[in-house]
Amino acid sequence: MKEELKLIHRGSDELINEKELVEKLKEGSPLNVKVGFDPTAPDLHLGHTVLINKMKHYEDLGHKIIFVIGDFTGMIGDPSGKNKTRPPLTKEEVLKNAETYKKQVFKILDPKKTEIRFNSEWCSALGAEGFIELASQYNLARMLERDDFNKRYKSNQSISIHELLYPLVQAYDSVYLKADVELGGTDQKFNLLVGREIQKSYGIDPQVIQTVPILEGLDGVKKMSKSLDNYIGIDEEPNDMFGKVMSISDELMWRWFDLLSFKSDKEIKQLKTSQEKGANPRDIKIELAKEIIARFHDGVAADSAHSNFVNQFQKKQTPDDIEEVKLTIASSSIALPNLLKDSGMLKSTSEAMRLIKQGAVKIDEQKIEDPKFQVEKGTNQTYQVGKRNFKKINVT
RNA sequence: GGAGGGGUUGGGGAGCGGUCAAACCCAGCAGACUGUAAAUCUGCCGCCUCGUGCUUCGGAGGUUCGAAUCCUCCCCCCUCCA
Repeated sequence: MKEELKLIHRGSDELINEKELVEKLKEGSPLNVKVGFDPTAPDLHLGHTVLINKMKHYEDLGHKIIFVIGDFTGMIGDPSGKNKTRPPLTKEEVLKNAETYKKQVFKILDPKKTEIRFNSEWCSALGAEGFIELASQYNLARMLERDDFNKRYKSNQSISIHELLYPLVQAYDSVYLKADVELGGTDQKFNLLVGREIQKSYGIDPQVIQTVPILEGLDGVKKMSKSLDNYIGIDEEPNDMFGKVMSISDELMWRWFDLLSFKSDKEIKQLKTSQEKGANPRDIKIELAKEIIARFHDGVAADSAHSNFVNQFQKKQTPDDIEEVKLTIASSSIALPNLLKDSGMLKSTSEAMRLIKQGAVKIDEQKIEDPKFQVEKGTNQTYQVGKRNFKKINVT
C-alpha cells in the first residue's frame, strides 16, 4: 500500500482526498479511473503525457482506466475556448480523431487494460428531461465560484448558459461510469470537483480527484501548447525531438525530469548531484532526450538521433539523410533566391535574399553571399540555409 | 432597441493627412560566441523582375496633389442603458 501510494503521488499536484483513496484501495477490487479528453485536439504532445503517465501508474497498479472521449461535451464547447464558435464535429471526424488518440495513447498505455468510451453514448440518452434533472443538482452560486467564470462575471464579460453545462455533463460521465478516481490537469480541478458533488446527489460514492501539473513548454515559462508552438508532439521525428529537448534551459530540464521521466526519484537525485559536482548539464539533457525518444519511438532511434545531433551541431557536419528534391526549370539557369523558394526550402524570394546577404546560405559547404547567384541547369548539389535546413536539389 | 469604444504587418500595441512597409515589446529567423538549437551580443523580420518597383493598416466607395490617418455606407468585436 505504501509503495502504491508513493507511485500515485509522483508528479501529482493535488489529491482530494487521500483518506478516501485509501478507503477505496482497501476494498481490494480494481478502481475505475476515469480521464476525459476533448475530441477536437487529437494531436498529443508531451504536455498531455504528464496526465497519461499518471494513468499508466494506475494501470500498472492494476486499476481500470476508462478513457472518455468527450464527443458530446465537444459539441457543447469548452468554456476555456473564449469566443471561437467551434464547428460541431461530424461522427466521422470524431471516430477518426478517436483512432488517432488510440494510436498515440497506446504508446504509453496498454490497450488491453484500457477502456475507451464516448460520452455521447450515455449523454444523448439523457434527453431534455434528464438534462434538466442534472442541471437541478447544482446551483449558479457554486458555479460562479469557479475562477474563470468568477473573473468573467465580475468584469462583466459574457458567460453563455451552455458553458455552465459543461462541468455538469462531465460530472455526469462520472455518475454513469461510477468513477472511483478522476484524473485531470490542474486547470480541470473545478470540473473534477463538480463531479464529486453530482455523484453524491445521485447517491454514488464520490470520486477521488487527482490533478497533475501543467507542463511548461520549450520556452520554460508558458504552458506547453500547440497554439504557442512551444511543444514536442509525440508523433514527431526522433531528430526533431532530440533537438527540441536539447534546446530547453537547464532549469526546465529538471522540471521535465520530474514530470516526464520514468526514472526513479533516486536516479534523478543522483543526476542532480552529478551536475552540482561539475557534470555538463548538456550530457544530462541528452539522457532525458534519449529516454523520451525511446518511449515514443525506440532505443535505436534514440541513439541515432543522438549521433545525428552530435554530427550536425557539435561537429557541424551535414547530416546523411538529406531530403532530395527535383526541380525543373524553364531556362538554362535559375537565380538562387528563386531556387530556394521553388524547392520549398524557404517561403519567399525576399526571405532568401535576406538570408543570402546574412551569410546563411551554403551550396556544397560553400558560403554564397551574392543574392544574384545563378544555379546552372543539370547540377545536383546540397543546399543549406541556416543550421538545420538542408536539401539536395537536382536542377533539371 | 438606444448610447459609447474599437478593428493596424504572427501576438501585444503606437501612429490619427505627407518624412509610413508603418514606433516599441514579444515571438520567429540569421550571424557571432558557447557547454547545446541555453544565455549574451549583432542584424533581419510584406512581396517580387531587388528598383527613386509592387501590394498592405476590417470591407466597399469618396474627399485630396497625397489617406492607416478625414467623410459615407457595410461587416465584426467590446462596454453601458433597456
